[in-house]
Amino acid sequence: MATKLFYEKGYHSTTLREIAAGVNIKAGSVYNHFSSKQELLMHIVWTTTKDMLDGAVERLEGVEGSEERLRVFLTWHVEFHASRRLAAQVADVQLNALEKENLAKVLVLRDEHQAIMRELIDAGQKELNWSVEDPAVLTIAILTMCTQVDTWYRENGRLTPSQIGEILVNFTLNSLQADAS
Amino acid sequence: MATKLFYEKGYHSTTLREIAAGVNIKAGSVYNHFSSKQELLMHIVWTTTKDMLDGAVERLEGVEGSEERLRVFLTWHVEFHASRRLAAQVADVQLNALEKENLAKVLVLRDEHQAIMRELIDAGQKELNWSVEDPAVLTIAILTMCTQVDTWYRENGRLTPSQIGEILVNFTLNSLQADAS
Amino acid sequence: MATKLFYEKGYHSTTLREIAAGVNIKAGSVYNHFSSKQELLMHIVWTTTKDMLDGAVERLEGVEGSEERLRVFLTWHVEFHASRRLAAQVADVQLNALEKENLAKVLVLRDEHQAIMRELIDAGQKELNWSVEDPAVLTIAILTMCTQVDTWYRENGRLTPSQIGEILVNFTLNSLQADAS
Amino acid sequence: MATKLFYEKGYHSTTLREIAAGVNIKAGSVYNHFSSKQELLMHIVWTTTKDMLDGAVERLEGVEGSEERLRVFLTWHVEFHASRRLAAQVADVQLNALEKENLAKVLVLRDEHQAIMRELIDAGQKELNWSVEDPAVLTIAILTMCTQVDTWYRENGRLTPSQIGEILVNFTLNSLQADAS
DNA sequence: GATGAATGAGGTTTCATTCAT
DNA sequence: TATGAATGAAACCTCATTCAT
Repeated sequence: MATKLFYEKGYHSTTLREIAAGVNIKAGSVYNHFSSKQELLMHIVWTTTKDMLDGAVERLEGVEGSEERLRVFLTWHVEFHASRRLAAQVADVQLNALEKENLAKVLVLRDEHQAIMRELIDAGQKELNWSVEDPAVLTIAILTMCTQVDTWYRENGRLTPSQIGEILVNFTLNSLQADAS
Repeated sequence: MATKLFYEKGYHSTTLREIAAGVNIKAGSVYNHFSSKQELLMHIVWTTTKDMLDGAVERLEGVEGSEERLRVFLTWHVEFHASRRLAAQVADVQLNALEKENLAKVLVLRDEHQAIMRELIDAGQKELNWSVEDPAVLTIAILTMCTQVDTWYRENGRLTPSQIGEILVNFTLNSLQADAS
Repeated sequence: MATKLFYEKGYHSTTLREIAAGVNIKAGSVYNHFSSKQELLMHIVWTTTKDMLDGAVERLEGVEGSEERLRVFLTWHVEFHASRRLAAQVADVQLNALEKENLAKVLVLRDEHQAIMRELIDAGQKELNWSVEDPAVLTIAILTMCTQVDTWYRENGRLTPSQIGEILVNFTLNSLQADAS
Repeated sequence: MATKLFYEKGYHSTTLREIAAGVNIKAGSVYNHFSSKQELLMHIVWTTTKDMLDGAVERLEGVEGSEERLRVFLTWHVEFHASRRLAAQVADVQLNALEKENLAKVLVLRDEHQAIMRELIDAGQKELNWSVEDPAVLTIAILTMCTQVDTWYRENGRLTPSQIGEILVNFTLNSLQADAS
């Protein structure tokens, strides 16, 4: 509920009263469960980011081959951001509403995640001679492209998360595997 | 100044006193220039979005050939979001702080802009047999990838806006021109 | 525990949760022992004030002679405020946190106590020709001087309560017995 | 007005709304003049304590002779606490409502003041052979006796501040000058 | 006797906005 | 144009108290 409200109105525009009303209690009662509005946000951002990271790591386990590994990684990324788009977007956009210390903790997770993507790119370049003009830029570009799915995906839309994932992965691999000759 | 503050802290967390202090006047005096904080935001979002759209249209004028047209369009898009990243990000992220009517007006511009991108994709597919698995998805995916540059570009970074533009355009065209056989 | 907290932070700044935590229960459980925070304060103030008064009366029983009676009375007063300084100060300073009716009850005790002191002064003046410029003023002045010991006495200080008592009693009697000629 | 309320109800029981109502403005408007309730308290405590100290120093200037110097010092002390009893009591009793840093600053002034009193006692003992059983104890005892006048003095009472001052000074000197033989 | 969760009242503070000067 | 003071609405949060378990 807080997730939905933070998504719809942003952290600062969402009031404790609204959050409380959403679960049929009064504002003060929220404090029996969370010690502050900030902690509530942190809880959402943290668990979401952690799930995203853990899910990626888990899915990569035992997978061999640069192409398959990137495919698995990005597919998960897209599906995650589509199927949990509310929380995912909160974890993305409301980052700047986190207090400094909380932000720092979350950024550690995000850096870790991005590092994995970078390794996948580097590995493909080395192993399969992928066409990678600038690994740093492409790492973040591809990642944000997939992340942004949480921005425009709609539950009752034409495509499923998994279909969207496939489209984006194919688009990406098409480019990476392009003949650089 | 307001742009910088909205970028750093978000609309709702930025106070008129801060904005005023940034230009060495007092809060009340802001009202000699803008009739409300909301109007200030709208001014930023509107002019930024309009510049982005107008710039794209202008640069496409007289340009022929699907590849070159897409190249021109995306290059502008990236360069714009890099070199004006503060305003661009405000125009993007603070959209949800706009009041309904203001939001509607801005969305018209954004839709118009996105429609151009869609036409470029469709044209290339028809004219050059681009590999476009799903034009709707790729339209928005490529666009957001380029837009998100305003998220990670840094003025004193390794690459110039124009270099980044080239990398992303090449990445995109590599994929679109991939042999679908 | 409540006494210590009221002493350290004052009645209004002490929360029931803190009081409860001090005796390893939760806030709600306090109500199994006291019916309200106010009653808790009243209990402390009342018993402390009563002990002070009763102690004085008790020690005066059977004592003869104005000088000895004043000596006994003040000695007790100082020792009481030194050795029970926390409670004594709460009973003094937190008076204004008592609800009207409770306050009234306590003031009865305090008036009674002060009346005894006044009688001792008057008796000495009549009997021993003490130098008493203004009995009302000296009554309260001497009393507050001794009461304030609860303000600065420290358990591990240089002097014992009884030593301090003697110093103050001597100081007082020195003045009262001064030659007024 | 704040002084009166802090005096009557204590810092924590006085609300901003009450303070504001006392000067016919709304609660929020108070913040145009003070940045917090705490600052308001600090202002009162600080200026009051400073006035007390400065007044003492000023009145001692050029005065010769231990007896006269003590007389001048204590007279000022009593008159100050009688005539400004509200503020004086706030500066005394509400000390524990000050935040740590503010408290520390005020204690510096108070220590300075007490040091002067101590010097006066020591000087009289040395110069005039005053009967001082324990200078440390008597310093604080006499001082608190005079300070506590702010507790019981009433504007429309029987005696003026100056009359009370004389009574207490005489009482004190009577004792100090008592024949120790 | 103890507890966790709920509540309602209220507190301090923030802030966009107004307006007389 | 600029300002300082005022305001009203609302925000987050605290807390004594209640009560079902």
